[in-house]
Amino acid sequence: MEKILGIFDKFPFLSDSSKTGFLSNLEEVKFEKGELLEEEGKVSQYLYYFLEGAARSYYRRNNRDITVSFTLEGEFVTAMHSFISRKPSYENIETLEKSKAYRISHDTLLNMFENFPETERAYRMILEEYYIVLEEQQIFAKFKSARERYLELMEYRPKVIQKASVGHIASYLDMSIETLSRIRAKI
Amino acid sequence: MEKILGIFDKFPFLSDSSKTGFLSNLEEVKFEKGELLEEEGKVSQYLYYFLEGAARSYYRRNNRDITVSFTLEGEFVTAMHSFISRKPSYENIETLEKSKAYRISHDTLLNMFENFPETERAYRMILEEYYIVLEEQQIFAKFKSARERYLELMEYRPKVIQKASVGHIASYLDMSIETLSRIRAKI
DNA sequence: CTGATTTATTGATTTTCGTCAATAGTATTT
DNA sequence: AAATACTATTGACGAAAATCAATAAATCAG
Repeated sequence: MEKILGIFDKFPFLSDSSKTGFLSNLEEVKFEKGELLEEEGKVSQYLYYFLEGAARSYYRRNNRDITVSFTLEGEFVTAMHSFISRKPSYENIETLEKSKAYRISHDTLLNMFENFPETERAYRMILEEYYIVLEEQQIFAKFKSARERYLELMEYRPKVIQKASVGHIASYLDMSIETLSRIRAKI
Repeated sequence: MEKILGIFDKFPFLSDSSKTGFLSNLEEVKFEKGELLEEEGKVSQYLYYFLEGAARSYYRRNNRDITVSFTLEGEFVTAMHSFISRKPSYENIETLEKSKAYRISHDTLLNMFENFPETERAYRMILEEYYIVLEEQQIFAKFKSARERYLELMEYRPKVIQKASVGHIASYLDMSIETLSRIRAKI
């Protein structure tokens, strides 16, 4: 069974037939820097698995971009809210650099659930992880000062700091660009 | 099939045998006001469905209680982070009043998934709803002033305001008790 | 019912961080 | 390489809400 990609690492219970079935339904896609994978107003069609590159998810409010997450290699991403609810997304997902990913459409995923019930479990686990990340983020943000939030990001996801702009990081950490700039000045 | 309880309302795809199997694995439990259903430091064992009463989920930080959610009749609740990860919970769940609930243990739930694969889908949907609520909460919190957050709670979940104390509501809305008190003074 | 303890209100002060504004630095285009 | 347009830094100021502190009201225990 495929080894090159870590995509099944977290789903050891999947049978070979499920894996094969799953892989045959994946589509490999490449993106240049700044391309939109998912767009607000449209129902999110795909679940992505990043092989190379990076992306950010963001939405717009008061003419401003609010970054809600960054996706790096080896991670799944979609506009989960829309992907789940089948309602129009308020999120955009754009690549921060040239990227390569696998993707599977929502329809295909539902078919997979019918043909290979184990895959529903794998999806459930992706959802669980998504949930946990969101919950940790929420708690993490609640008690930390702007400075502490930045230091934690540096500690746990330094690659994000390398790949994203000050503006993206600031909105992700829920502070103004100026505040972030001042924090960086006196690390 | 049972009609009294709305527990299956959102899962119309469940077969009668799944429903019967599920119901036979539910345990009915009653609580007085202030009882702990789940406790920090312990792995969350149960998923609850509230028939009557209300509860709040909270964790402790800096000697303070931070309320993360309220559960009313007809809603599911657990310390989801722990229930998912099987790691010790940092959340507590306590009843706000005399309550009645169904509950199912994590082990039983996993067995159900084996015997009635459809139930895994129902669980997935509970998880999805949990996720969506959390995400909406996060965005909701980000752009609203203290006053607006309170007004929205009044609009969408007025029962919470009736049943919870000012302290609980304030921490849930991420503001000080004093601020909430002042907001209430001049509605 | 009464005293004690917890919960809520109101006022004064402080702090953190956002906004506005000017400047500097980096990229991108021609 | 010069011109233009983003992106980042730094300073001055102000606003929202936190903290500290003192009462007041409500709840609970005996």
